[in-house]
Amino acid sequence: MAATTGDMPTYQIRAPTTALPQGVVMAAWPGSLHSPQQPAEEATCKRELRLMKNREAAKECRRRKKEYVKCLESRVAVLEVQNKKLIEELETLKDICSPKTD
DNA sequence: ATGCACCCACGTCACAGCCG
DNA sequence: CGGCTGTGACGTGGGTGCAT
Repeated sequence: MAATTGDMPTYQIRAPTTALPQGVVMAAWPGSLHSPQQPAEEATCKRELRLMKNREAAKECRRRKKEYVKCLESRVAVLEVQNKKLIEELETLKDICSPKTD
């Protein structure tokens, strides 16, 4: 289904583990202070934290992917110019080397 | 003005792979 | 092995251009 292995795009560059994005505040809540009461609340809190981190991860992932695609597009442009030049050069050489039929 | 098709950015879920 | 992270897939909402 999703995420076929062995075909990881090159834009996937492991960044050094950064802290939470700006404006994101880690919720310090009583349940996390080694008192296992309110397990449901802890689960909710964990889930929200996970969603928040995943939201940011998805944004960053898309940003990197866009950058990667841009990079590929500009590379295509460069190669197209290069290819055109080589074709022109080849035509010129053909003209020079081919015997005149007249 | 409105309905429609298309695009884009987003949030979420599911999964793969990595790391302690 | 369990938790964490990155990413593909999917659904959704807002913006835009176009035909009617």
